[in-house]
Amino acid sequence: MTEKDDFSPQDFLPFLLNRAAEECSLEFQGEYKNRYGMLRTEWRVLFHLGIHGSLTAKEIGARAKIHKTKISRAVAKLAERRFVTRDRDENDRRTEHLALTPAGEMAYRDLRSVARGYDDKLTSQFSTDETVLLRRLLKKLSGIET
Amino acid sequence: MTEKDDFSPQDFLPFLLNRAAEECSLEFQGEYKNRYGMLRTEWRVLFHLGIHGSLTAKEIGARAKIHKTKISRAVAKLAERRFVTRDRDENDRRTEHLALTPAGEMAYRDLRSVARGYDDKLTSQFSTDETVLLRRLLKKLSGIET
DNA sequence: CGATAATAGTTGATTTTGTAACTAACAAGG
DNA sequence: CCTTGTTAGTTACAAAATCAACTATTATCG
Repeated sequence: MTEKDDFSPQDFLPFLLNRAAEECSLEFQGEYKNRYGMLRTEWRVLFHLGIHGSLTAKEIGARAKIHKTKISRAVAKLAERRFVTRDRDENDRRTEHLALTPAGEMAYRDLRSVARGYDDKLTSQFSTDETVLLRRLLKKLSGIET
Repeated sequence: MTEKDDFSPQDFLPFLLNRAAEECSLEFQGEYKNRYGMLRTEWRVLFHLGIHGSLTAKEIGARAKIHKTKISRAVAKLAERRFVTRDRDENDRRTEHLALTPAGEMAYRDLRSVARGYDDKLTSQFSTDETVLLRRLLKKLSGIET
């Protein structure tokens, strides 16, 4: 039995997170969709490779919390479009090291600058302190210490 | 050419939001899935009806930012399982007033108490001020003024 | 060594979603 | 009333996500 009754689903954190994520992602989705015909997962993979350089599919999945089948299919498409290269590891030939091609790098840089502008637009409605705190709390919620 | 380069892509808000939302939703998803075989949208519809009493499909969509086709299908399933009733409005027979049945009310109460516990667990890693601010910022991002 | 388990990644079948076209009911202007 | 337009909600079909089973490779341990 729960005593207090001041809990509203409007305040339920997973709900608020999903709604905000959906709202913020949908608008930006047009950028990579219209410019490069990419799906969200493909953009996310590109994004992570742009940030970290070479990564394996597993590492991307861990960082971004994306399921491996989604990554597998996204990587297949990105490789087909010559945005990423796949290099088998010589010591463990199950894993592949993914990296951006020059074309992938260009797409990444292009989209990153758009992302920066969009991020600025989103955070402009908050104070600097609020923005810093928001990012910190979101990182904590996703259980990743950057 | 971009001048300043102090934008860390790993701070990109849509990315942080998606990752946190995914992390926080997956664990809770088991509750409504295992207990009631519900999909996420069905659970959200149930919750909004639990809080606000009678609502139309359109109203739920506006509050939760869920597309009308998803709501239509969720309501169909909830009605089939006798969790909600659908009453045609006499003045405008296009719209239906949805409400919980006693069974729906029970499921709602049950899940709400679990949700509250999960929410407590999530927010326990923050101070009260941080939690309040987090919810406020997330609401603002999703474009809904409480 | 050799059997068994574990891991990286892929593929196929099923489920869920998204887009667009649709029905049915109402509204407004002529 | 009667055309045209709008709104609430549904449905058909295509796109994508999910889950489970699969291949290929490496690790473990008797």
